[in-house]
Amino acid sequence: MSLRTRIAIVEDNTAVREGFATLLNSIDKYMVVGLHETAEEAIVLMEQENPHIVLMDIGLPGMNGIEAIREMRRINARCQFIIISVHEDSELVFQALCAGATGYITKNSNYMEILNAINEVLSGGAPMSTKIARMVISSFQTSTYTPLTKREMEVLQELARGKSYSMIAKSLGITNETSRSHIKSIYSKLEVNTKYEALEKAKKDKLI
Amino acid sequence: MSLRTRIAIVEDNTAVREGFATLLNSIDKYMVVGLHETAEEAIVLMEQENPHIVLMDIGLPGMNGIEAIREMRRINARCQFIIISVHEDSELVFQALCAGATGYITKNSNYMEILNAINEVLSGGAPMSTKIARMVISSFQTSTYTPLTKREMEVLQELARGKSYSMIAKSLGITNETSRSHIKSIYSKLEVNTKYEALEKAKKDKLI
DNA sequence: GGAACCATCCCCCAATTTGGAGAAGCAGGC
DNA sequence: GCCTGCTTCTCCAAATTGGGGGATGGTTCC
Repeated sequence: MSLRTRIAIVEDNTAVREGFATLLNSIDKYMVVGLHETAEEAIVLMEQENPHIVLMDIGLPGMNGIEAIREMRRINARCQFIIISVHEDSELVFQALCAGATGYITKNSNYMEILNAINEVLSGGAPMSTKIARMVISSFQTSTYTPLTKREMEVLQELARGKSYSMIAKSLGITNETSRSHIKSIYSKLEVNTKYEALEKAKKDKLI
Repeated sequence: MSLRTRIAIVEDNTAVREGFATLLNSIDKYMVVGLHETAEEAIVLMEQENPHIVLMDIGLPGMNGIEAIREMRRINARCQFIIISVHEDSELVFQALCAGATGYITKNSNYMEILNAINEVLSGGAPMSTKIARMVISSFQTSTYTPLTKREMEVLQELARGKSYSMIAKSLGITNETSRSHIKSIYSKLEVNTKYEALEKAKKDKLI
């Protein structure tokens, strides 16, 4: 049946790997097309196995799962990755999502949880705990506190997009000199001396 | 009991508003401190009511819920916002999360779902459907395809952080001329002529 | 072996940007 | 009224930028 969902598993723990494989193979619509102990092995066979979904352990010997996802996404952009993590809510899971994973399950997930995660990914969802979801949205929510004025914040935002002072002046409807003046005021308040430093500080303080 | 969680509700539909209030007031650890039909009203009373959590409708008459969250976060940065949305998975919910909401429920959620959402927010989670979660992570995942070489991508990433060509040269361990050479090549491939245009194009194409 | 990239470096030039220092007009707060 | 802070503007010297070239090794592919 070519309609089966092709699944590859990358997991160094044999019990977990075989357990997942047995479960998935017992279900008609799934087909395990690859079982790998290392990321390196999975990468070379990626093209040949052509999985729709890869269950990827993060803590692998050699190349870790995060770097592996980056590599494998380059080989097949349509493939989707589900993290297999030991810890429920780790920073690593968050990093894996940034690298291109679309969800995750834990090693001791029960059958239903595993199958649910796969089904949700297939139907366009991204299964994750609410704690992970919070980490994700926190990462792009900005702070409410700022030492800068409203105008300076506007200038800073334009600066962050890579605009020069004259482009900022044009978009804000002020003269070049004024936009430069705001920039200098920003530097002073953020205690920096260059554009790069200002942007680094602003990102660190979640102003942008 | 000052230990009760103070909750404000902003919702123009009377039935929904009163229904939520009745439910929450029936529970000992919650206390409804504000019931508002409009965002404007909620904003002026924000400081006085001092809620821990605000249940915020998105589709309000006058100021919408998204703008309201932005305003109210400025008044009380510690307050947390839960969206009340009609549609399960809309673009608006995503925008609200960007504006600072930490989760959402639907108008026809049952009691358990509402209480679960509040509890999860209080315990550091961000309740949302897996579809919304997918929208969120998709927004910061980058494309796997790029017309640029590996080195050019590195240069582009540094450029995006606001570095000058000499700073890029230093961090990549090459001469200024080489980094400028890469930049020129990037411009040529992206068909642009300035740093700003290159960054716009790169963002649009999800290269960065 | 040759073609086609890639990454690295070098030169020249003019226009623009940048950072630093200083200052004027205008509002709001006490 | 005075002071502070915000927005606005001016001059200068140094650095960056974008646009022309061109050169060297190193691949990878045919």
